[in-house]
Amino acid sequence: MVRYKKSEEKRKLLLHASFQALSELGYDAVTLQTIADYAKVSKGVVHYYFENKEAVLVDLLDWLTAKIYDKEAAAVGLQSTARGKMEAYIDSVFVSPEKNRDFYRVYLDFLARASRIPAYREINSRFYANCASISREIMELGQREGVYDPGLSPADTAPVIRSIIDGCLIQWLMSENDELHGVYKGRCREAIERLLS
Amino acid sequence: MVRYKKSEEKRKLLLHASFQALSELGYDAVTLQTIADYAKVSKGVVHYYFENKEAVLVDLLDWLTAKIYDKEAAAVGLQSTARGKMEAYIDSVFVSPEKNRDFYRVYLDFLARASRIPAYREINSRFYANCASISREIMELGQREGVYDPGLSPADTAPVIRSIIDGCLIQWLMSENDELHGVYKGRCREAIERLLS
Amino acid sequence: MVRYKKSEEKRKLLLHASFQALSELGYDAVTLQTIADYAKVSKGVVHYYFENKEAVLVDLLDWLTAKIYDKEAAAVGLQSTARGKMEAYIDSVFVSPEKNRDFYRVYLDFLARASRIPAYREINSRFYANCASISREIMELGQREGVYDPGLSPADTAPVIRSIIDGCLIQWLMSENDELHGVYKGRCREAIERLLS
Amino acid sequence: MVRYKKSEEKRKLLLHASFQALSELGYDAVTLQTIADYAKVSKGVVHYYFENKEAVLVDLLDWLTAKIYDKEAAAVGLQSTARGKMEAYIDSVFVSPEKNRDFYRVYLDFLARASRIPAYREINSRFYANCASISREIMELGQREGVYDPGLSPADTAPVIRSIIDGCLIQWLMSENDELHGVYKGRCREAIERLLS
DNA sequence: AATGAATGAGGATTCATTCAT
DNA sequence: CATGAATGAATCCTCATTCAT
Repeated sequence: MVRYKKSEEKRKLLLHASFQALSELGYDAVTLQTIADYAKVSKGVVHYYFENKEAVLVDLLDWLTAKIYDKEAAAVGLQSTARGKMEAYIDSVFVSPEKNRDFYRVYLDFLARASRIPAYREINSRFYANCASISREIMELGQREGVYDPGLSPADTAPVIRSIIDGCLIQWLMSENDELHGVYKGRCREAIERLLS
Repeated sequence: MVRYKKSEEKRKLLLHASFQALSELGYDAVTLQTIADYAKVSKGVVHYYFENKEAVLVDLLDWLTAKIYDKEAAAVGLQSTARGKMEAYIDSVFVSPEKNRDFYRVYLDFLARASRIPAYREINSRFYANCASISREIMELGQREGVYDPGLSPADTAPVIRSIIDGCLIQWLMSENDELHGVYKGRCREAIERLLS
Repeated sequence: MVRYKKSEEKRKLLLHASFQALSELGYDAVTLQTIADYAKVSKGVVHYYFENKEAVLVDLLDWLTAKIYDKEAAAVGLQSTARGKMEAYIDSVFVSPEKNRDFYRVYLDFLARASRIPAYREINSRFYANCASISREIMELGQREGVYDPGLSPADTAPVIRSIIDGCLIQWLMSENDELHGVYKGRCREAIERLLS
Repeated sequence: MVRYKKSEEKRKLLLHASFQALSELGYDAVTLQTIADYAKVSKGVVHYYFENKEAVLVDLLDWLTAKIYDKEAAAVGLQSTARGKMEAYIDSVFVSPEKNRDFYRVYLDFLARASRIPAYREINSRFYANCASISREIMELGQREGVYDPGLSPADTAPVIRSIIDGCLIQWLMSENDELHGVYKGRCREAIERLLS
């Protein structure tokens, strides 16, 4: 039991180090040595905990998207109205320039490979589905509340909400301008609001 | 050292081969040998026409985004009403599953690296600016025509339109489902229509 | 990135292999593969112990000139009179046709590049300074003993002694004639003797 | 006839360009393209006038050493006394920091390879023999004049004179200090004078 | 458990040489 | 005569992976 826990802890440590390495150096530049360095362990350890490099990355993407989803779901859960939930959702997505940059840099790296690496694609599909379920529930609530257009199909509209979010954050990321973070957040919120009303 | 005015034709040929290679195999898997193979020339030729691998890729992104923008601008130019132009814009973006897959796979590969490779970022910024100018002009026309909400700021809204397009097409690409192409196109058009009206 | 304290022994082994390879094949023909082959290790090992090819060569020159100087200094130290020391110095320089050929072939290769590669030049300067200090001390002793011309400036004359040695050994090397080794040694000794007396 | 002359002229042009390229960039860095660039001709031309790269370099060494020898012999020929001739010889060797640097850089590059490339070695042997004949004749004259030690064997001593010259100039070259040029010249002259007297 | 030494496949790049025009 | 496009061998270097300790 203790051993398993210790193991799990170290895996988390390695995943965290991988995330840091990836966000700082980029997917292409990260080697197993880099990850070992960031984790302050020897190169052998990485292979001890993971089958190979791809396994590290697959686990990282899994862990990362799950963490993001959990945060979003938790934030939304704290609110009771549709608009409050949507506000909380967007707030939890647009956390801060630093965190968004770190995550989206890494996420884009995975996304770019997802069309060729099934494992990535599958994890991302789960992430998309999770994100869509958040939006869908908010929409359904909003329709019951009468604040959102009842003619919209939640199942069809929910994915678009994530598209807008991702599209805006990618565009912001490319701007390399922290001050535009708030601007893009506002544009995103506005667009979603107009879409749903 | 580019010493002579190398045949533009051959450069185009090599860029086209690079595009094919990238869209089929992905950025990571493409070597100069691959590109040479796709172009049916020897490895040395690529180095004869381009300083190095990065130069090939930079030129490819440049060529690619310029081509896409030109097509979009041309399509929009054929219409006279705002709604007609927007329709044409979206039609020219959502051309076909095959072409969108080819382009977005490659484009995502560049986008993922753009936050670390200034040359990519710069080219993409130009592309974003060009796309935004298309949307902005359509919006301004639509506002004059009275079909779009006059309270919207074209400068602020135009980038969001591209965000929605990119967000939707990335999401569609991840679905690996050609039949959803039309669905995403419809969702995208709808979202943009609701945003502007 | 030298990451760990790599075994000094293995480094020495690789340097020795490099020296053998260089003296047999010449600077131009030596590749990292060659060095690995001579050391009977895989190609990667060389890169594991040295940053890059230049680092191997720089270290080799350093190691080589230091070794030569140590031998010369040790030989001179065993004698007590100026003439005895000078004799020992020349003997330790003109060891044998084989060893002189091996060393001077390699040394000339470095010398030829030293005017363009600062690292080589610096190491050679140190070597020159060390050699000059040997001659200078012998001269000063000889002047005190009254066997060398007291009117000569040791600081000015010491470098010339090494010039004569190097000049003679290079000329001998070009003769490709082992039997002339003794002849050149005699000429060199004679010239130095006449210079100092 | 005219064609031959034109041919010879172009060869000289190419050799001169090669010398410039070698002295500026070093043997290792000079490619046929470099030579073509320095000669302001196309790469193909070099192959038109020379069998291959080595042929260019062999011819260059030949041309270069012959030119140097001719200059030295001519300078010596203008003087009538042994000491005057020796002075003229040394003056013509130690021309100027710039010219000595240019020549010795290139010459050392060839010397370093001469122990492995027979063609270079052979040319250098001829050069050595020529230089030795100059010294020998001066010595013989000096012995007849009674200014040089009659006990010395000109055949044995002449090579040492070149050794001292080369040794001093190589050492000076390594110093990278133009102001030491005169110092080394003085040391060299002094050493030769003491050797012969 | 952990280390880090060793391997070797793979890729970017350089350049002498060939050859069609 | 001259050009420069094309070739492909050769080399340095990186890095995932293996394995003895």
